[in-house]
Amino acid sequence: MEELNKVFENVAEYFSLLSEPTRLKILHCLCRGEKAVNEVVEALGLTQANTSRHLNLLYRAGVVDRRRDGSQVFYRIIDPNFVDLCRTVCVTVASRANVMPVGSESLRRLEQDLNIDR
Amino acid sequence: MEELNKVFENVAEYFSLLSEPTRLKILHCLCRGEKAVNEVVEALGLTQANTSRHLNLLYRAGVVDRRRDGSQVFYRIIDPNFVDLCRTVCVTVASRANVMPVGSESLRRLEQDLNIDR
DNA sequence: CACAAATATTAGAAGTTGACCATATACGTG
DNA sequence: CACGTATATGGTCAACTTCTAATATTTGTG
Repeated sequence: MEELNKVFENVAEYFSLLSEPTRLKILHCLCRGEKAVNEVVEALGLTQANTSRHLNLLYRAGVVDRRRDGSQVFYRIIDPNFVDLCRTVCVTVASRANVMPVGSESLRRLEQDLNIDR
Repeated sequence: MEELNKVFENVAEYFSLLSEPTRLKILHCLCRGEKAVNEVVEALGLTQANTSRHLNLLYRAGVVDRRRDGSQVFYRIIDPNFVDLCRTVCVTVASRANVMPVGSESLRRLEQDLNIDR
């Protein structure tokens, strides 16, 4: 029973990584390939401090990896389950009213980003 | 762009439902079938107020449904994606150190609860 | 209607989190 | 080493979340 509690804590911790719109935007921004921090900042209009914080959080959690090239740091998604998670939740969200309905442009593009076949 | 922002907010909102250990315990408790509030309370050792609040939250989010039978209210999972999400995250968690390693009893039982084949 | 059991709701305290601003660190160039 | 660019971090505040205790609501029974 004690063991299961720890499991739930870890699973909850993982889900909480994906429970922030800003982090989801950042991850979506990284879907097409690795990007430097400043590229993410410019693409999304976030502050540099915020972006760095979120990327660090995702890095420590093992969702993304990073490599330094000169003065820049490039991040990329390495969590093999991230795509599956997003696809599953997108289906859930899509099946509900108004937001990202099935067949909408936003859903289509998101699926494309996530390399969803068909 | 505005549309995508709303999408991320909704997806984040969905993930945040699963980012609480207590809610995960409750959902795990409901995996085997519907249960009344007091049954969940007794099974998990939670307070009645807390359990009711979490169940209401999950109900309003469409993760569980409920039916009244006399003075009791029975809840059951209806979100078809919940199992997939948990399985995916369990794989993620399982692939990391120490907690719920592949082949462990806790993972085995969790998979069984989630009707994972093989 | 009085009362008990089951569930829902409310208000307040404690803890957590994200954004912002300022600053620190790391790297490249001269 | 001085300076500019890129990135990371520390402090603070507001917003949000969870828990608990108390109370309200609903239902069943006499």
